[in-house]
Amino acid sequence: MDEKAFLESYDKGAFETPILSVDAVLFTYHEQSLKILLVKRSNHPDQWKWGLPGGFIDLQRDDSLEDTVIRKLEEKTGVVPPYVEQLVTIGNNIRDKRGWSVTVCYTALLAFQDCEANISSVSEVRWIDLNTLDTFNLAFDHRKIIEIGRERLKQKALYSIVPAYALPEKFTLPELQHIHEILIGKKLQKKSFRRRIEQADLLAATGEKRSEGGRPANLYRLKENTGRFTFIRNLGQ
Amino acid sequence: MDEKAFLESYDKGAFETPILSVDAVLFTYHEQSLKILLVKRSNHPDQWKWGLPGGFIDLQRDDSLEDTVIRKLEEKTGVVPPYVEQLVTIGNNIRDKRGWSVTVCYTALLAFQDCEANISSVSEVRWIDLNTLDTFNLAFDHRKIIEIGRERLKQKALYSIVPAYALPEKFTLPELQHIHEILIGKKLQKKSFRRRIEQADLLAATGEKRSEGGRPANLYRLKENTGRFTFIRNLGQ
DNA sequence: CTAATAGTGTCTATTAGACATTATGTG
DNA sequence: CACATAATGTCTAATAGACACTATTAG
Repeated sequence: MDEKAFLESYDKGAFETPILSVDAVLFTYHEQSLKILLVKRSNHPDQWKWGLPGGFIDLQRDDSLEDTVIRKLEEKTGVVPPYVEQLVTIGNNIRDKRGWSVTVCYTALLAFQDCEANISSVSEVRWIDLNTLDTFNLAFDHRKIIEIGRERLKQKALYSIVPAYALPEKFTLPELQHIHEILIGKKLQKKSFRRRIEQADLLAATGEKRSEGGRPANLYRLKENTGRFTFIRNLGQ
Repeated sequence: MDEKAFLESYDKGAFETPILSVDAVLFTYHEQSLKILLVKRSNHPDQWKWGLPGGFIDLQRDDSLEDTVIRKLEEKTGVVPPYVEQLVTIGNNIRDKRGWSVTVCYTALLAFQDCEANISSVSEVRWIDLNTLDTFNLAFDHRKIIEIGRERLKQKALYSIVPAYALPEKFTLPELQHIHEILIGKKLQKKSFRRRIEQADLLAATGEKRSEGGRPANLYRLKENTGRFTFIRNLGQ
């Protein structure tokens, strides 16, 4: 049989295959703390529990897994997050009561302000402070996935300024340092933090300032490709 | 409807879902160069092309994705590699002629000697020198996946000694440095390379030596958890 | 002025790079 | 012994840590 005949006779339904979904851990920074987006599940299984935004691939509409995760996040937030990265894929026969199940998980970052209106209008979609996550009943293995996402973002904070994508377009260095400190779990040296960012030329000053009760801080914007830059030495260790 | 009724009536076949497979980029080091394991495909699509070892999840036998990848690698090599790590998941509607397809990819490392007998007895499974990979006609997007795996292993070489898992149980520091040099693509300072390994206490001397025409080199063995250790500063940059 | 926060100067500590030197095996 | 490769000593360079100091706003 040649390939053409093979493809014509191929029946995708003939083999038993796991349930396959795509989920995202969407982080933001607001009021001095890290938050993630959770959705109250309206369907079985784990109905009424909180879970990660995500769902099934739409074979007609999605050309790739990235299309799926972006479509799902846009459905919940109204916008496309500026940073999306694949996190991990978890697949086993115990995570979902329906049977063998695989989830391709992404981390994403978004400024709180960029979707504030959309989120607050819908009761089943909420930003949850990571400090209060213990009190929530989470669906499936989503608590574990959130933990993996947080650990990944912590690593990024050590050798990049990727966490800046959780801030609005214009932000101050004290803000950026603070989100890094939350992720890393310890105070950082202001001088060290700034020195490496300046030397790597990752930010552009907007010329504007913002006042918080003391000397006003300069506002910066990310330069192109900042998300791909990595320092060769970690901070805070 | 309660969850029990939902689960009883749930029909996994009711939704169209992508083809889902698991693949591995298995690296080794032999005769001064990096090699990966490739398998000649005996079935459509891309019949007779070389591809990564892998295949479908067996819902009855495999409890998790890791079970699948280990089962597939053991089928081809006769052994379970000492290092297996998830690499990336690629899913889109163009990579496989059969339609929407997702592959969960792993990198793995194995000593050449640990499966020499098994491999050489089977003509459709071969170690391919990465320098000669250009001359092979590879199935699907496997060339791209190999490139991602190699890039990941290069990064590991910069801040860990994970590449040591591609060497036999007992190995010399010049050997280990050389595999790092191949991965990173440049010569490293012997002193720098050794200093950090010694300070992190990652290796145990066996007390044995191996001669290569000059002063014999000490043989070492990996200590526990060496695969998880990361230096806070990269080498070779 | 004071309080508060932003931002800089500068010294020290750590660790990688460079490269010379010494060590230990073989024939 | 000469040769080859392994292993170490030591100085320099780069960069993070510590922390004091200066700057700029509000009131």
